[in-house]
Amino acid sequence: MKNNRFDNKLSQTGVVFQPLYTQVENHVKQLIVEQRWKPGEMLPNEFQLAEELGVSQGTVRKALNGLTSAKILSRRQGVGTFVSEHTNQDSLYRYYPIICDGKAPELPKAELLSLELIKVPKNVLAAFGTEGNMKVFEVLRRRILNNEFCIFEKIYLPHTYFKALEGTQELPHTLYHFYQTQFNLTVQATTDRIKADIATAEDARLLGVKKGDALLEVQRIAHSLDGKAIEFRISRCRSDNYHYLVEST
Amino acid sequence: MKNNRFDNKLSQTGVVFQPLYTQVENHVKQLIVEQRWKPGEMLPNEFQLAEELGVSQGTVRKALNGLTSAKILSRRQGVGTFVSEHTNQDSLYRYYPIICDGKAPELPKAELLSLELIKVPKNVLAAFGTEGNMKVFEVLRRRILNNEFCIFEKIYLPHTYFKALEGTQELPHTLYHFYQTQFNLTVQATTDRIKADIATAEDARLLGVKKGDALLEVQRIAHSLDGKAIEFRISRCRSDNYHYLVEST
DNA sequence: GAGTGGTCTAGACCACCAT
DNA sequence: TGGTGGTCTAGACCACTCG
Repeated sequence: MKNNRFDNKLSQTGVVFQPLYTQVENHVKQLIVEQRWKPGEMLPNEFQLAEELGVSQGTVRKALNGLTSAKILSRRQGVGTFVSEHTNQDSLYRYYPIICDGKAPELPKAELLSLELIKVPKNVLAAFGTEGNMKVFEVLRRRILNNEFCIFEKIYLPHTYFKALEGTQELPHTLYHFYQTQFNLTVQATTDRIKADIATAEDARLLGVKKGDALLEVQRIAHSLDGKAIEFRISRCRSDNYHYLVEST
Repeated sequence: MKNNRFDNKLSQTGVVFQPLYTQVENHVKQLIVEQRWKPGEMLPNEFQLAEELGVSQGTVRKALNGLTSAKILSRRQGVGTFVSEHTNQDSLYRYYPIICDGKAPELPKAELLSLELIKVPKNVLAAFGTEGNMKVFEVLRRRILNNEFCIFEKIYLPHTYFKALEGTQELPHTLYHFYQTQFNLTVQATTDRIKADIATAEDARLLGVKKGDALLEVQRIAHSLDGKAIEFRISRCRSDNYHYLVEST
């Protein structure tokens, strides 16, 4: 008995060959997107999933381990397999690369400056890679580390995915967990483009630096579990006592 | 028959438990460090390795796949398992994050400005995390993309690991491949600390920018296969048409 | 066709956690 | 003590590459 359950669907679409465990990975990922299990919830064990999907336990194991490497699931021996949440220590720091020089990583607090629904600016539209006249929420925030303002960020969220934001007056400090719990949008990949720039008068006013100082500008596009670009963000970061950390292995 | 070959060694050192495949991974990695197989060379197949190490083929497979994820090996179906080289397309770009805005990634050329053996500067010593009076080679280079100078870099290499550099007048453009083939030092991990800074008179002269322009400064520590810090490098990068790209998944 | 890695399965046993 | 994931093994078969 080979590729018994998933092959039919896929062969209809003209896909030449996908290993069973890849099909199981995609299937489980899709079930998570559809919220069969919410973040933090436990999946059935390997044998139950294997039976449900008509494959062997070893194949399920390989698929679940793949999703674990991708940080979509987390597994604990003796306990079970869980949908990852953007709350535990690991996840929280996964997308926070700005660090105070010589200190341990720390999560910044955020001060909300404004939140409004606007017609998408041209540079933001380009980031989302779409055309036309979408509406986006523009969120302006200042981030605080060490009791000083270190980052000024402009965040753009497509109205389509974030309708319920309308009228909101306050936001939590950690937005990615907020997206996940309130909008069923789990940030799964980011692309950061980092440049250096000179502080403008606005930067100087908001961050307490001098006009003409050097700042880091980080442009980030964040993608959700199902691959949609759900957030574009421009961060202007003080660089006097802070740096952006990249560890490659 | 369980953990038959490696457990003895390890239990003597007081290590409580390591899976067989982890032991095999470390063993194979060590053999690569010792140059039993050089970069680009093919390993014996799974069954031969399994027999040599006294474990099953499945365990060898899991170990080799682990080293493949770590990019220490590369496997090609129908061909064999090879020690990774810093020459193929993937490897070359693995540690080159500076990209011209709106263009496809491209490898820069390098112009050697100077190479001398010096007493280690204080800031460099700190990067290597050692104490005392080590000697290091200081290499100054300008990197070229799009027919313009875009990066000025200072590279520091401990004399201990790079003795044969003495008297050298020329260096290849791609240093990591050079380290690998000439010194048996494979770069396996890097830590980049990115800051913004203002161009000095020296920067302006070397990069053709104006004094006071914003530059990216990247401080990198590179580690070899066996974990030694083998290179410290400070890159000052034009940011007008270039950016540092980080993709996180 | 011969040889390699890749997939899939099945089963025994171990390590860890909760109760 | 029962249930979970983790390890290890063995074997059949598939997909790919190359001479």
